[in-house]
Amino acid sequence: MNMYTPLRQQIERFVKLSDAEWNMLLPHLEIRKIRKHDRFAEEGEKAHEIGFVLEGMFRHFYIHQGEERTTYFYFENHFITSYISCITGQPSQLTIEALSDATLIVFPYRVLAGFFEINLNWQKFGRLIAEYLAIGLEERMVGLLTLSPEERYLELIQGNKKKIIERIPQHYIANYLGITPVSMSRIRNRVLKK
Amino acid sequence: MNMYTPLRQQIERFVKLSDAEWNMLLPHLEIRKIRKHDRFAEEGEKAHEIGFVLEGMFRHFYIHQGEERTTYFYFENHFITSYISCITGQPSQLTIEALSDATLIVFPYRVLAGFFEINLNWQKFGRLIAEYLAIGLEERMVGLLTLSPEERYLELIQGNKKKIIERIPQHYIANYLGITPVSMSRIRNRVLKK
DNA sequence: GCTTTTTATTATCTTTTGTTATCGTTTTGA
DNA sequence: TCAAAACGATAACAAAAGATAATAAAAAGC
Repeated sequence: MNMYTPLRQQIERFVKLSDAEWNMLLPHLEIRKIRKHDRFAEEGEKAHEIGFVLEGMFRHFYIHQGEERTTYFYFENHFITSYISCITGQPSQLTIEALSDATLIVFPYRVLAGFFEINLNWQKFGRLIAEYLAIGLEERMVGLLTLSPEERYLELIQGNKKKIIERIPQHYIANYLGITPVSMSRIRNRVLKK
Repeated sequence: MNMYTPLRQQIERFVKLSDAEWNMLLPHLEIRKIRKHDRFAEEGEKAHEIGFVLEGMFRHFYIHQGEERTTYFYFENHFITSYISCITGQPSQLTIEALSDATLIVFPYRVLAGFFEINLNWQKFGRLIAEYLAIGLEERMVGLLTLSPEERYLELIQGNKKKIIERIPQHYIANYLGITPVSMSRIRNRVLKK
């Protein structure tokens, strides 16, 4: 049991790794401390690193007409990266910012990409991660298309996303639900009275 | 050049296949004709097939409070399947319906899944397909979260999704944009006057 | 500990959207 | 070919959301 154990455990929720396979990655890992408000990825810059959150939390946001629109949150034991920038090589559209002081395990995407090409098991990990992402995005999209803002709020407070409600400032959550902070406050008020 | 060539070409936009690799798949392919309004996948049933559209078009929809909500369209040279049902093994949440008479190449998902486990190149194909999906879903989600319905409509008619506007009934497009058909009609009217 | 900044609520006003219904037009299928 | 169904535009009204501003409470930073 060391600093890196949570990362291995998380990877092994997707594929079992032999010690040899794990040792391929180990030398490339780095522990990085990040202060609140610091950024892990920046809009306009190519992302080339993957982070794994040991402590702390993050949000990611897009900039639309000069305004930040927060669309996702990350907590302990999750990966953070501008995934699309990594896989396409294009500049990132999104910025990832620490919402608290945080500790990450960091490694370069190109190391992982290298493993993909030579090892079936790592390639499979790449597939399963992408599938995991796609499933999450699909669910999210369907919610946005088929539920009203109030229904989305109710789903959030009743569902398995408790961490978000408990730990994230409300105006960011409003963004996440696709509404304004004022509107969210009204919805809370409405829901309370029922 | 035969019936199956478009499928091979499409796969090879993701990974180059040796003839040997292509021949792994070939014996499992089937040509299937589908009539307008027929279904390729059905809500509540486990999906186990992947289709590739040779001719025709499809929509997929979810059922929310008894109403169909169309969220995506498929045209020639695209894959259709309840992807999430295939990879999770859970019953499909969505239904795929032909919007015109159509011709498909069909093969079982389990065949592909078998290839994943024994061939690095096919495994890579699986990863790249999932990544492709994730990128599309992410773009879509960001549009829903950051653009107004009118902006989404403008993006649709100006962007590279011309096929949708040209070939799909308007009330389905309204669903796709996350608004009601009536609201979409108003937006069209507003946009026209500018 | 105290000031500044951030955050959430509330009120007002305007705009947009949803709902329902009506009415031509087009498409479909028997 | 002809009746039925599907489709799109529009109107009227209600409900909800956006924009803005004022205020209060909480958190952050020095």
